[in-house]
Amino acid sequence: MTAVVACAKSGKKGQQPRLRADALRNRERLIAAARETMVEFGPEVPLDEIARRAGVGNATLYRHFADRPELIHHVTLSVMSRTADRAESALAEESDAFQALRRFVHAAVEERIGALCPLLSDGVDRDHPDLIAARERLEAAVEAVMGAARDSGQLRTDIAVGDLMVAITQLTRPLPGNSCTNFDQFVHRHLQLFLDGLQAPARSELPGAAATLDDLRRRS
Amino acid sequence: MTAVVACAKSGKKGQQPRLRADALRNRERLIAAARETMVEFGPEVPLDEIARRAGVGNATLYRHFADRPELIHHVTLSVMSRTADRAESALAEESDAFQALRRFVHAAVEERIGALCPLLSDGVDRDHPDLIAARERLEAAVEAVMGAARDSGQLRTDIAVGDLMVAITQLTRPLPGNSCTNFDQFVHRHLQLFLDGLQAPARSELPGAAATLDDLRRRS
Amino acid sequence: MTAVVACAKSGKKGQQPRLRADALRNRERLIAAARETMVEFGPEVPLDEIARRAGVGNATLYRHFADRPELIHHVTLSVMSRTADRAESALAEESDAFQALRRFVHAAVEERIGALCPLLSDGVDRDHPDLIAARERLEAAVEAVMGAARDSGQLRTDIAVGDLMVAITQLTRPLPGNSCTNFDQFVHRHLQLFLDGLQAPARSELPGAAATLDDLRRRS
Amino acid sequence: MTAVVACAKSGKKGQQPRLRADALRNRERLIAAARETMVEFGPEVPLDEIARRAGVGNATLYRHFADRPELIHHVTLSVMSRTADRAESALAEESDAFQALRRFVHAAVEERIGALCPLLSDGVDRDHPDLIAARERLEAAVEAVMGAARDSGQLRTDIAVGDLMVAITQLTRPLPGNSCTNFDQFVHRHLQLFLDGLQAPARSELPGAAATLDDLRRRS
DNA sequence: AATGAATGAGGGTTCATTCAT
DNA sequence: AATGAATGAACCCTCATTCAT
Repeated sequence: MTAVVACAKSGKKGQQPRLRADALRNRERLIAAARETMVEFGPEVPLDEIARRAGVGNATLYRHFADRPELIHHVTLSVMSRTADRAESALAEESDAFQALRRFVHAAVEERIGALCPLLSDGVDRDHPDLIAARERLEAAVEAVMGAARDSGQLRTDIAVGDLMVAITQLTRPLPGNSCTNFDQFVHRHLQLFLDGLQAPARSELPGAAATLDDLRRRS
Repeated sequence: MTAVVACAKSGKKGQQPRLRADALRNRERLIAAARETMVEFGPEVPLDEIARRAGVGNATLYRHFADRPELIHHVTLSVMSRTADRAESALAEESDAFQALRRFVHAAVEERIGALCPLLSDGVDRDHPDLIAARERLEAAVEAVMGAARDSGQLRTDIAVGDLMVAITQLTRPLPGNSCTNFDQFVHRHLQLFLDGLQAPARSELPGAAATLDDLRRRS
Repeated sequence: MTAVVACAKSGKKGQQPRLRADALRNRERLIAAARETMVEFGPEVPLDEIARRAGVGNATLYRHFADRPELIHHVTLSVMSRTADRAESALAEESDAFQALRRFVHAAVEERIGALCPLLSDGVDRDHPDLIAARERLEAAVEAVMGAARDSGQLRTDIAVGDLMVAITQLTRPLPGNSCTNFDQFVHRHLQLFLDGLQAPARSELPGAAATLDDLRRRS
Repeated sequence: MTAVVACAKSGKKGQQPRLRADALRNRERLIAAARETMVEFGPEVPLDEIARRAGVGNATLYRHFADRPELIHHVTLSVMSRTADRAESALAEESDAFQALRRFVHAAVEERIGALCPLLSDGVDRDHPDLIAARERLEAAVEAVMGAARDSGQLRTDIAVGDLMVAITQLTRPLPGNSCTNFDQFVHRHLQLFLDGLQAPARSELPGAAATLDDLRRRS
């Protein structure tokens, strides 16, 4: 009763060392499971638990990602990409420029961008080409949102993308442990307060200098 | 036989088991080392490393604190107490009420209040009498600062102590790993932006409800 | 160690998680090594030593048995099962009923039934279904031997299975430490003396009440 | 190095350092506490617990006994001495010789002679002069009881003191763990059965050879 | 390619023993 | 002499990673 299933894929031409369909599915499941479990249990969650959530054996995880940093690398790419999507759609779909910024900031919570912070700071290779590309795309998307708000005169002019991203990353970071049931309620309050601080006119003079995402790579 | 039991010391209030001088010194070294290493490496830092930093053997740590939660408990008390000190001196020494608030918020960074966040959420006993007392003292001190600013018409009226404390805790949380050399530079920018958002008049309506520190115990 | 999928295997009764051949071999080696080392060094023998004896890494032991109680549980099952075997073959192969009892008692030494005593009394779950089943099988097998001897008029009538099992367990318990080279020589003498005390007619009146194995679970 | 038994009476002249009265009291408290806690929790009980029970600091224990084996040595002497007392009074106070043996055997339970077994087998120096003396006294006392029973024709002739002592030691050994609430009830049943096996005429031929206490030292 | 199993290194904790008061 | 405190070694157990099926 062992019907031949996947082998019948003749006709597929792979100009690259293409992943088999099931392997690709596993890979994406693993990244999704890693994002969720790291948000839920912290970045130190056992890799076996991630594999279990993804419904694959632990060795399969290692076939796809050599070690934890590499897995984190790909989770980071995933989160950055989805966050850039949010920025783009916020800009496209909101008529008011500052309202687009508000929408983006609150939407970033759902993408668990707060999980990025633990992820970025470990032993990750911050100069990896894919990461640079993802960072540039994210920066461009967020800069577009901020630029529109700035151009409309509603956003103070002494801040840059890095300032915004670090702040919302910090404000949305999950608490260690897992007890944060109603925590999101606070998060949105704090984001709102922070957004109020971003509005023009500036109510105080900021210390330090405006930061881009690229600055974060080197500085923090 | 000159056996005079130590607790029979007269005059002094001896409700404590009377630590020997060197033991007390070790105890305080351990708490300080724990605060610093947890800020630097996260709350999962090996206890052996904390003991090493404190310059004592690992078992000495266990003599003073039965396990990690108990150590965290005492670090939390220490941070809360020192932070309350900061609030009190800010209020006492600044003539302008909102300026006192600004000073307190920026000073809290030095007390590593960001370390409180990981500490509060773990398996700590949030109802411990000492913790309740520390919380009440901290809340009173911060409320005094905020109340003065509110009374002077400079602080928006829709926020409470819990909102402030959680936000600055999150904004000042250290990055995992240890690479955060220039990170403080950003922290003070973000706190400044957040403070600008706190100023009256309120620029937007906040979601959720104002929170006290006691709410945090139950909610988050 | 609960496989979810493997049960779908057809034909064979697959209530077990389907261990791989080498894993099953390791598991049995571990139980054997545990029985021997616990007999030799007592029930507190380091688990690392057991793993070493079994020729596997320490973590392999933990893969199979979550902790010491679980390992002890399985050692107990093993000893009980093998002891029941002894009772059954003694009854089947000896023509004289009391001689069957003698043979069983002396044979139990070789099965290290003395190891059962330390094992039964610790933090083991005495109500585990497997243990109940093993206890019932052992009780039935020993009761068959005793019943035959009783029916033949050679065994005193005021004792039950629990009395016999506890006594031989105690008499055959290994000495702590490891010096018991010639100890078995004494053991067989004492068992013989005890068996003489079991013969009918009873030479004295016994205190207390006859005990089944189930009584031991609750009483001792 | 050891102070001889505490009964350093006047005849012995002070070749020993002459313990102060309170030190002597501590020493005896420690031995008593050790006997009790080892019976209750097994011979591996933490020395700190013994010191706590004795109401002294842990270092005081070490002042009196260099290490665990030395403490065990003295506990053993104590138990042997008290057991010899029991043999002597049984012989003196019972008119029937075999009844004196029964009384001694059941009385030995109260002296926790079963705790001797773990104690004897560890790293104890079995050739220590004090231990030899205690052994000889115990052997003489028990041999007197057995001899009387033998002479009266009620005790089988193929057993010696070692056989009896080992058997009752084993039969009365406490179970590891501490759950043995009603265990004594069984102990007396088994001792009674064993005593029945000791009665003349012998009902079977014993394997091995009769053992003295001195044999145990070398053989087991 | 996928997986269950194996493993060594490392952290948490206890405890026998030594040290300083 | 007595004691509270300190300590390192050893044990239990987990987990990232590798191996064999």
